[in-house]
Amino acid sequence: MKKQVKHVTIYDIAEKMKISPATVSRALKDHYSISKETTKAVKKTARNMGYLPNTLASSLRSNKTNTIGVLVSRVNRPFISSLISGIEEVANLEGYNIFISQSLDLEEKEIGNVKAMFSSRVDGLIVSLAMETTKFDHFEIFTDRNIPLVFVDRVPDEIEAEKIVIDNFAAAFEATEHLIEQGCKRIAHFGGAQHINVYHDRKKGYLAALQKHDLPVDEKLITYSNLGKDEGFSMTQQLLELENPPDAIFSANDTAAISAIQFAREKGIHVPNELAVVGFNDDYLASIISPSLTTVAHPAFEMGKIAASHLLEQKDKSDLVASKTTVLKTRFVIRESSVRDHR
Amino acid sequence: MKKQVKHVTIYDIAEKMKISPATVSRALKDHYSISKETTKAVKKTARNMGYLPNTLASSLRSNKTNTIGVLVSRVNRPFISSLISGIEEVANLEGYNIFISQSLDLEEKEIGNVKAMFSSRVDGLIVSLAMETTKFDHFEIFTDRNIPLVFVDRVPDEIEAEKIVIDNFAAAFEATEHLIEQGCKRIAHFGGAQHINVYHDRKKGYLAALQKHDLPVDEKLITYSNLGKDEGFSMTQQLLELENPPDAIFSANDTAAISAIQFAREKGIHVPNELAVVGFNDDYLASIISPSLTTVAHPAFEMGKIAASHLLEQKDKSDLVASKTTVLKTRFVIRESSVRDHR
DNA sequence: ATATTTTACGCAACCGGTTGCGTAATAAAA
DNA sequence: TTTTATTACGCAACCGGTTGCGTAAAATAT
Repeated sequence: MKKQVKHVTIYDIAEKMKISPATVSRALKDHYSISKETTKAVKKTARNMGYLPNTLASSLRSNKTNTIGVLVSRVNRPFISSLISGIEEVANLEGYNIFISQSLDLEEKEIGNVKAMFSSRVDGLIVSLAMETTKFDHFEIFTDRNIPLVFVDRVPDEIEAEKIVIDNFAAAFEATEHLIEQGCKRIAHFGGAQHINVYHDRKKGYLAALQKHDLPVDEKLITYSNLGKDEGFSMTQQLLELENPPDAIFSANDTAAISAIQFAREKGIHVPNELAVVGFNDDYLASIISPSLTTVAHPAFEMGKIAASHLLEQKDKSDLVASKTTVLKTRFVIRESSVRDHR
Repeated sequence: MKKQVKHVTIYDIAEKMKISPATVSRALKDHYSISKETTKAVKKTARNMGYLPNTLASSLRSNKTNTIGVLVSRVNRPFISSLISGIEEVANLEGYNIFISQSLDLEEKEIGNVKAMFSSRVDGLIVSLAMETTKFDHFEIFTDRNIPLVFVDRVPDEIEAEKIVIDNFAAAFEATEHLIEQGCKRIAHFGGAQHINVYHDRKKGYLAALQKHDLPVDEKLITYSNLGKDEGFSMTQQLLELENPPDAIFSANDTAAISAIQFAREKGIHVPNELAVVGFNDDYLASIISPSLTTVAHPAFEMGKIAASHLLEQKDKSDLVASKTTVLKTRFVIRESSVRDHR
């Protein structure tokens, strides 16, 4: 039978040393009013007894958990996992842990998760909105109490809070213009849910580029979906079956763009000469696939780092309502999928 | 100036309703000893007042956090993020949240994280070991107290605890044998850190297959690294510069295998005819790259689900020391990178 | 009508740290 | 030597729920 070890508390230490728990608590925190000898002795005893602090008790009293909540759609997406990695790096450096939940792009789950985060008394929350989300009052729990709240990438216009985004309009404009410069005349667009800022802006950028170059907008060339792998296939198929099919696709993400390339490859349609493709995100895949994918490099990792550091800064100037929007630079990466042979 | 909302507690509810906090607490939990009318009234008042429970207080008293700790090397790796996704799915279904930290493959960080997890009083811990880890006594915090502990994938032999793994030996054996059947005579191996069970077993399987088919083992064809993208390139280069280069590579992960394919492509070396390649994991990339990568499909998501559900099961039969090892099936996926033309 | 059981709730201790305030002991100043 | 300042620590309340135990009131049994 295994020995059952009990939790060691500061009371146990205090009893053994014949001092008060208050002194133990202060000594462990290097409080100035405790002599160096006592402090040293306490720490030594604590170590010997295998003491480990109970974060719950500490957090309950001090109302501080040293935890940052992170609320994303799903963790196993390249963009999200890089984002999280960036958050974790900064958080950890500052002595914070992160608490993750997934909304699975469902508004209801997002609402529940926000409440759970609050109940766990996270010191701040970083959110990338669920696809489904159209209302935002569930975030008032945080804003009403001035608990730091930072939105990243998929951000709401409706809330006054700190936001970290990229210039989706400009990036989409550049991407589309690039296709036009390659000689493409009928450029399709794979769009995401239009109530989400990122997808809305990308479509706007796409439209603006067409307009600038006097290309007609054909609504039949614009499709909407949640841009998954399967959707990429079916949208491509649907477009190529049109009596007047597109000669290029600007996809609002890489996943769907890559499906398009794969579909074309299977059908023997040449990319980029018959169908040029540009994606968005620069997932690791983009450089691997053949032909490699022209795309917009999205600084996911950096975005995470900035979100975390801005969030931690907010805690200092707590009375000020932070509602700054930080726009990060994207990088347009031209690869094989969009550069046509000049025949 | 924004209104500063205070936290509503059960005391606030009790005061407003002129009842005791104990009754409020019980009513909110549907305790049998509280009348239905009171329960209903309390819940209604709680809702109106915007009450949200303080998990810290509850957890402190009840010694239960409804949180599962997850300790991995890094979240932004395909295998890991799928694993986490699986864990999250089961955990969430059972009303648990997950608390994630990264060891970044450093033993020291892993030790710190284990302590932090304990201090946070997670109800259980799921661990995939850091590359660096060679000692394991930091896990005694959990085992000594019979707190559920489950290791996944990279597991220690030295600890008696529940483990979820795949049969790395068999999978590697099958992969290597497949290469032999394709007519490969000089098969190289990209190995990981050999004190980690998964990499050790994969190498063993590789060696066993060679031996079965009376192929000589050439130590020069076996390289060790942490199997990153860059390492994949340099190892491939190094191997191909040998006076007697290999005609195949069995890599212990996909990342390095894909680098090998890319390197070969750049150098004009035909895959698979001049160099056959087999990877391990079946990352999403594997099916995308051209030539597509033959690999071992690793059930990461399912592994996460099983780890979480086994962990939650442990909590019931708490006196029993669970030390079962569950071996999941892998699936050998044959694609283009290993199937030679029969010339 | 009296005794017994059931129902519905309150009291107060508890979980394990944290912290404002008070004070004895020692040191420095007058 | 007396007064004041400093040092080092203890007391006890507190954070916000949870829970064992006790009990008045209502319901049921005798």
